[in-house]
Amino acid sequence: MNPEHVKPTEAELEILQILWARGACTVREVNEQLNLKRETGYTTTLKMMQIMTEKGLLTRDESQRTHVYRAAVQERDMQKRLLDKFLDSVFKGSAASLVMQALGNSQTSAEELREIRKLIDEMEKGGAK
Amino acid sequence: MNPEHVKPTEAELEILQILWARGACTVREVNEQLNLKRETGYTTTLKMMQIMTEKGLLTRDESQRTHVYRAAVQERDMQKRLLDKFLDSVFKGSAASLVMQALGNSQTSAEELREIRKLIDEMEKGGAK
DNA sequence: ATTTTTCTACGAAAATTTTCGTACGTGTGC
DNA sequence: GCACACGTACGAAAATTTTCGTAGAAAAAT
Repeated sequence: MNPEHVKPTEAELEILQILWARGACTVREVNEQLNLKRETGYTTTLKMMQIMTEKGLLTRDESQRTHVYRAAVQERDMQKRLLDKFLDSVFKGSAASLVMQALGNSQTSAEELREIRKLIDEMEKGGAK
Repeated sequence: MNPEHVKPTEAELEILQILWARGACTVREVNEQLNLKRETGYTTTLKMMQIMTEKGLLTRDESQRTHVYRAAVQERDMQKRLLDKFLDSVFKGSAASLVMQALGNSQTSAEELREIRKLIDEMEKGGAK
């Protein structure tokens, strides 16, 4: 299945996060990471990862008895896809409004603020209308 | 039920959006709005709104035969709550990274960019560390 | 070599979310 | 009055997501 338009469920997203952070993993590694947050049976994790592989969200190397899994989608791409959806469904598509709230809520470091400002400078120069 | 920590499902969020945009509504009005996007049976919408009322997401005025519903949570509050969750699960809590992507993807007007810059100015003055 | 552990496969139960059929009461027009 | 449109209530089917038990093969330990 083409993963480009598959929306991961919440449980699937947690697994993707682990794989993005750690690279290739076995089911056992992923399961252990999941268990840091909450109790999850081994076969539950296994089944999830098998389903995700069918959906095209993961790939796996079966050359060894213990299969090794990888995310089949880039973190950035998935973030963009989910952000678009979130923006639509929660902020009616208004990025500015989302950005204002995100900045307002969180304590963002001065360093990060500078970077964001730089991006805005470039966008204004580049020519938003 | 206390609505403060209830996470709406996707279908519930769509209904909240309609009520936030239009204020008090009957089931029929909401159903008509939903049908602009996709076919939805009347009793389906009714049931959803009844469930949401039980959860505390909506309130209703039953003084007339045709009940009138309102959102029981403020749009802002819900946005904040969902944004926090989204930030955590998709951007590992990094607001800056979310903001950069949100700005990068969308075409935001010069007007909006100015507002965001103003907010950043205030935050820097206010003293982010 | 036998037991124990570790792994995958798979079906199905459990939990959650969404949809809808049916019943039944009330108002409206004829 | 009677028929018909329109409303709520409610249970349960359908669809989706998550969890897990069991079986059986392969590796490791004893």
